[in-house]
Amino acid sequence: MTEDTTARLLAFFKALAHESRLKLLGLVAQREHSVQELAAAVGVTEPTASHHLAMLRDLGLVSRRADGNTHWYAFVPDALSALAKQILSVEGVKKLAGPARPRGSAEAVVANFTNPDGTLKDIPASRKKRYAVLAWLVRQLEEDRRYTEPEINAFLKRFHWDSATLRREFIINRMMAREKGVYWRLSDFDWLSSDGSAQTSY
Amino acid sequence: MTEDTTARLLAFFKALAHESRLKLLGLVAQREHSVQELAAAVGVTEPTASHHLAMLRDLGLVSRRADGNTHWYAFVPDALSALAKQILSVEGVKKLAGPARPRGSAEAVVANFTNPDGTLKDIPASRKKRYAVLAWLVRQLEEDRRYTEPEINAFLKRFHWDSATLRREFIINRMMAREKGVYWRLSDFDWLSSDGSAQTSY
DNA sequence: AATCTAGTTCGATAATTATCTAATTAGATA
DNA sequence: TATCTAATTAGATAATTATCGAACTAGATT
Repeated sequence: MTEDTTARLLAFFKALAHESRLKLLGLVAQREHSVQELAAAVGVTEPTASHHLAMLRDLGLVSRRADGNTHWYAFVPDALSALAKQILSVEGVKKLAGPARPRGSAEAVVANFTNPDGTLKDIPASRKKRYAVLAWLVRQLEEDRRYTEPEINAFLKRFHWDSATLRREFIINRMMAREKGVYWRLSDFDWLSSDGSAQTSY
Repeated sequence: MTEDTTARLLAFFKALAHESRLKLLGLVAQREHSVQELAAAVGVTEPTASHHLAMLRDLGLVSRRADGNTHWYAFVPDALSALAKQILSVEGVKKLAGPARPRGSAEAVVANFTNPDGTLKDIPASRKKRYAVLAWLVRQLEEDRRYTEPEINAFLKRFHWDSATLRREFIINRMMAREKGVYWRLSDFDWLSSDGSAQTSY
């Protein structure tokens, strides 16, 4: 339900983000119209109007009724008003950020150990929590790139003064590899399995 | 104000018709965020996030506050709620069809003489009203195309049984020209001046 | 049955929009 | 002053979306 909300809302906004479709909606809100009428009024060909109307219909914004081989389209207010109600509430808007973080997941741990500006409050003492924070950190490095040790340090200092510890932890946890002073990030597959909660990055 | 409404609404829907921007809005609705945070959270580069944020800011959906050279973005509910209120009312949606018809204009005349299905109730007796209806009709013909007399008749029969009268009126009013049984539409410029109300076609 | 009409679906092209890297600006810090 | 950092702007390319003509479907008309 939570994730579906954003996707559905996005579909609505995409449907409405086009001048022709807004006009079509306005026209059918006044009275029923045939495809020919609508195409002429909006200034597009019939196939194009048909295409837009199909889109609006998929979302339940308009209805269609056939009489002979003329199709009459009409406005259905319900879907739009549901949308209006969601964006009217701040709580509704907050949901747009994405799926709410499941309790106890790696992301919740990271949230607890980071300041609003994205820096680390502490390096977690518990192995599991430290692992989650390290995973979050290492994901901010590029995958197929080689880093010098000063580069890694500079990167880590943006999060915490003790870059040496963090750098060492990366190696211990097989999140990064080192050879002749050059570091690179290892693929998630190499280490994700050892932690319980698989998670997608975004 | 009337025409501006649709354009503004369209701009809002376009702004919201993108997954990254919806997420950005959701994030800033939770608390202030810097561009770096937002870019990381949404999974785009900083310039891209900046670009999206500028778009949202142009529409008054978010605000920006500088602290040092960090920019903090926050959600501004007003614009969204105004939008929600408009699409919540059917009257608000009707306006999307385009500029409201000014009273006494040619379009109001046409509305009075047409049935819901687009056919003509009558051919207006008064010269001015007849003129308005004819103009509406002739605009539904293609501009740079030649029609045979049967084609014109077929077209007119979709609106009224008396195609012969309508066809003759087109010629009288210099809306169409005829030569050797071939008809074609004349440019608006050739005849619009004789009527009072200039109007854009759409 | 053959034809006509309104609408839809398909496939290719055109137009728009998003995205990145590179360059630039402005504030903070050494 | 020189350098660093966060953000923005510019310019080029990639991805998405709109649009049309052509082909097709189904209902109505001859």
